[in-house]
Amino acid sequence: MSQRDDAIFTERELDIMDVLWDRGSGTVGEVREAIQDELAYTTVLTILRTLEKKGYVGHETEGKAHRYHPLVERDEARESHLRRLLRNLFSGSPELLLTQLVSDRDLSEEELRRLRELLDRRLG
Amino acid sequence: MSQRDDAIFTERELDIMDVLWDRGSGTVGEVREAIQDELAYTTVLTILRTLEKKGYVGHETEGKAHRYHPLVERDEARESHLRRLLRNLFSGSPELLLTQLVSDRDLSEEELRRLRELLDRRLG
DNA sequence: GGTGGTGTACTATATCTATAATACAACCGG
DNA sequence: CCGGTTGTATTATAGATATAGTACACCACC
Repeated sequence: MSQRDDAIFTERELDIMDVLWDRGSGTVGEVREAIQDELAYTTVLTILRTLEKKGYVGHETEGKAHRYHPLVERDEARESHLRRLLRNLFSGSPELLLTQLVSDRDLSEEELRRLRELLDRRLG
Repeated sequence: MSQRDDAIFTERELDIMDVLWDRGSGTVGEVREAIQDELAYTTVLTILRTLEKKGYVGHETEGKAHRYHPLVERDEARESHLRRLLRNLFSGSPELLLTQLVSDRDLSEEELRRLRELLDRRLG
């Protein structure tokens, strides 16, 4: 029941994973306090437990509480989500995606320059 | 019931929108034939109807059939999904996203060059 | 030694997604 | 004129998602 091949999350799950990634770990109470929206304690617990069932987080007992920690890296999630977007909407073409990323949008020339520099560095 | 503010689709919905975007419009039967997976006629119909309820497609009667057509552009969907990804996983930072896009991935130097050129053109 | 706080486990509900069976209308070809 | 084809409408089911109530355990403190 702990099999996982691709780190894809729902928005709510991401809210919670973000907390764990930022802090390294967290109890239900800690996570609950850290996220923006006001959720019931049991709601956060439930989501953490489904995340655990899916193999994305683990926990160890700490006193009477459970301390949850991520089992996947944030980068792994970024990669999974990006790959899925690429495949689903951009025919797998990074160019199409980059085009969309810089199209009209409120990217300053400054920002565009930084993006180009990033590629320059990548190209050595 | 036809209000829509953001063009976000599920994977199945995207399969169908892709057909409509590619061909301009389609009847249930046409869409069904065009998509990869074998789905029951009624399955395609149901999805088209929920897409219509959400305001993403419209239809007019053609003979006894309904001809569906997109009410949102493919670019609009790309933009919505990309924006959501950016916000949800990349702290809204295009640089982080570009970094992930070119990181390790099997991008050839050729591809990287094309990406840089794209930015060059964008920068005028 | 009972009460409140903190915690987990279990259970429940509403909604959405994915898929499809069933039922029925209408046209067209022989 | 009748049966197959093509189509829509209606209804159903299973699973996922989002949210939370209820029940119960335990410790700490007055």
